[in-house]
Amino acid sequence: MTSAVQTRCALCPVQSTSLCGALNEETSCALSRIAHRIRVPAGRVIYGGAVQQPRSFGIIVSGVIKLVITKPDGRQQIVGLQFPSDFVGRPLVGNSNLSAEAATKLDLCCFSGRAFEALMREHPQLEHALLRRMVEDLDAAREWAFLLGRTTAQEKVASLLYVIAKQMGKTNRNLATKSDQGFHLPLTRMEMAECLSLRLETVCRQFKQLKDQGVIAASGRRNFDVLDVDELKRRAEYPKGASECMQ
Amino acid sequence: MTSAVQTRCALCPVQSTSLCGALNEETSCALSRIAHRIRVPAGRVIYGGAVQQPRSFGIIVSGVIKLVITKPDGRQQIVGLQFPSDFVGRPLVGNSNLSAEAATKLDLCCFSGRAFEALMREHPQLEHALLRRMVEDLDAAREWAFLLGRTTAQEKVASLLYVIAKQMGKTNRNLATKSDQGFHLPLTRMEMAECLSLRLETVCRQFKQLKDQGVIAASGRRNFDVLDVDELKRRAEYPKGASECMQ
DNA sequence: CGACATTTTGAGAAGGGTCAACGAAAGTGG
DNA sequence: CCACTTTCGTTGACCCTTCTCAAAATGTCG
Repeated sequence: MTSAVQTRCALCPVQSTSLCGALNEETSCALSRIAHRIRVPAGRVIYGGAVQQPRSFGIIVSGVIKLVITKPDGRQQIVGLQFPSDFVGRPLVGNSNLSAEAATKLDLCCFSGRAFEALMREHPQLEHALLRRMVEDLDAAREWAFLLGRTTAQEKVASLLYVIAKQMGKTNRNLATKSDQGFHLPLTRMEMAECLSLRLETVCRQFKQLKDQGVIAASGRRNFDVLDVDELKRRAEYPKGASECMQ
Repeated sequence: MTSAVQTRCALCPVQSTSLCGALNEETSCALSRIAHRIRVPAGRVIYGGAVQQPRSFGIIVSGVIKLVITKPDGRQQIVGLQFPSDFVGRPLVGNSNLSAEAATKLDLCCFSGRAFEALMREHPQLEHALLRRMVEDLDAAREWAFLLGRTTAQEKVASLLYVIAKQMGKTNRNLATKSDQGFHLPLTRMEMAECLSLRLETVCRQFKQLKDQGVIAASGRRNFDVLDVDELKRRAEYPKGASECMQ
């Protein structure tokens, strides 16, 4: 009975932290039976956009997805990033102007929409786990709104780098034990700007400032290293020298 | 069997559009048995904040709730509004720095957390309906992020008024058949500013501009009327004269 | 009616946007 | 492997929207 899980999922790096990890043997076994791994090149649209692919769902095994809202007049805003172990897809509801795009090349653990939805009906536990994820995503989306609304450019860039470092650190090695090899930025400057509702020139300037002040180091275009985690976190959370506001 | 629904919920103005409306007789009946109506004065914190009340859930029957994120340094951002028929509460997950406050006095249809969660386990359909709501809320939260990130002050104020007019129109009369009595603003200028990530002076100026240009009319501090729905909608969606950007 | 919070209006400052030019990688084809 | 093209990133100068601070006006509620 557990053979499917053992053979196909035992090696999966995100098994324990993803949706599957919250399921009992039987349900996760059933899920593993309808799962198949796919690789997706960077830039590919996963869902949304013009094309109405047949609905399907997935879990990120490796790579980063950006969630972007596009309006008819062309304005875009990235309203979230998804990292390994995150659930991908919008179950139960129709299309919106949200789309998901591969920011990097991806490994996805995929489920056909039909099979997955059938499985949800059979296994309320799956739906339960999904509900929990969606509520967590909801919190994350609102934090993102806060970031867009109430922070300075400096804080925005610091926050984004902090989030990325934390997430990439999770999959590579522990951020606390300062990785000395640095992180690969999954986003271009332009994409960072679209995340933070800034212009890419502004992202550049803030990035440079963090570099000049010794908080981060950068090598090449898309690599950075966190020299002072605490300082980065501080800048992510409190604009300027607002330390006196704390109690 | 249906008596509980008939006696207690038949008169409920939001029955059909709320969570209950998505349930079958049996489940909605069971839900109605654990429901109780409460009135909440404006300003009351529904959940979150310092106090850790026992968890409970609810459905808004009348009134408006604001969802606000508060950071340790005192910065606040309203990240969503909830209107009649919306589900209130964060099932399954622990506390975050999100809190819900009554923007106006409320009528809530309340469920104790324990009873509601027990009911969810017994009736997967309830969990299913809730999942759908949460995914919709997730979309709404991301649209809110877009609003904060990619719009001008003018567009922000217009969007907020448009949303409010649509929602209040729903409960009063149809917005399409221009209400001539106007809408009651559930928010102060300050709260509008907190919604839109603007200063209240900026909200004022944009409000005045919409008034001067004949899009809306205002009488008293907290009443407004939509004179030109289409123009308001246009301003909510496209900043300045960006009409040529459309195709 | 009067005290008070809320709203409105004004003038000046500033953070980030805009435009433009330059530099540095990364891909491409010979 | 090198010249070429193209994309991406960096830097500078200037400008505009929105913020900030201040004061006056208007509703609102006891």
